[in-house]
Amino acid sequence: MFLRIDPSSGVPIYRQIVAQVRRSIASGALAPGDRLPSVRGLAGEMKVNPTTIVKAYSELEHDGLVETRHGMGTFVSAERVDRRVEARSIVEQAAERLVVEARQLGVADEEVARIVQDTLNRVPKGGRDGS
Amino acid sequence: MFLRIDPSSGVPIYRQIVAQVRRSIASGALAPGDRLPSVRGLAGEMKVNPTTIVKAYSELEHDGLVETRHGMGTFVSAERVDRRVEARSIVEQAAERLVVEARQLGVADEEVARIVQDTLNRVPKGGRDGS
DNA sequence: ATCACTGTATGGGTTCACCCAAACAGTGGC
DNA sequence: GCCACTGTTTGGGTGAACCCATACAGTGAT
Repeated sequence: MFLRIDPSSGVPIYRQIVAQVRRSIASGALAPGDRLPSVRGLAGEMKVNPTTIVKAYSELEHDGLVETRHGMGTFVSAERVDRRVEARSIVEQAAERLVVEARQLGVADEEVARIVQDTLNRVPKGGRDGS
Repeated sequence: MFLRIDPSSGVPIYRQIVAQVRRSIASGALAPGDRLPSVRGLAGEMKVNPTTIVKAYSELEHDGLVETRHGMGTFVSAERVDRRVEARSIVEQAAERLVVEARQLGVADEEVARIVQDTLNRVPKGGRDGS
C-alpha cells in the first residue's frame, strides 16, 4: 500500500492519512475516479480502528478531494481536484514566504501560527461550504 | 483598567489578555519599563483566577515582551519591544495577504492553518541552511 | 434472501488544554 | 520578626480531541 504512518509521532493518525492521500493525489499516484482502499481493508493493514480511517476520509471529503458512496467505496473526486491542488500549492507558496519572513524577523513559530489563526478568525468567512 | 475580556467568546482568557497587553505595548499605552497590573490585582478586577493571569504573563515573557521579578512585579521589556512589535506587524500583514488569497481560492480555514503549520515544521528552525 | 463486501453511527477510554482554589516563596517597609 | 505586597507552584475539575470496539445500514452478486 502507499500509506505508511507513525503512531508515535504525536501527529494524529487520521491527519497522517489525510496528508498522505493528499500527496498521492497531488503526485498523480491517485487519479480522479480511482477508489481508495476500503475503510476496513486499510484499517486492517495498518492495524488501526476502521473509525479512524473514516475520520480521515471524512475530512478529505469535506475538503472536496474525495467522494464516498455508501456500500461502494470512497473515490477520488473528478473535477475540482486540479483546482484544489493548484490552490493549495499557491497557498503553500504564500505560507512559505510568510514563514521565511517571520524567521528572518526572529518571530517564534507559535507566534506565527497564532497570528495566522487570529487573522483567520478576524476576517469574515464569507460563504464557504463543501458539496 | 485597559483590559476587557469576553469569557464566553471561545477564545481562552489568557490569550485574550496576551493579545490586549500586546496591543497596549504596540500602541504605546504601555511603555518599556512600565509595570503591568499585579497578578492578583488584575485577577480580582476581571474576576478570574490569578493562575490564569500568570499563564498570560508567562507567555508574554516567553516572547520577550515583558520581564517578571519575583516579589516586585511584571514589567515591559526595554529594548526588544519595538523590534518585536514591528516584526509582528509585518508578519500580520503577510498573514492577512495569505488569508485573503486563500479565501479567494476557496481554501478552507483548517486547510490554511494546516499548511502554515506544515511549512513551519518543514523549514529548519536554526536559521542555518535554506531547505 | 443471503452473503460478502462497502460506509455509518454510537458509546467508552485516554489524553490534554484550560481554568480554578489554595498553599508556597521572594521583596521591602515597619 | 512581622506584614502587605509581589510572583510561583501544586493538585483537581471540566470539556474537547483522538482512538477504539461494536453494532447499524447500503450495494451488488448469487
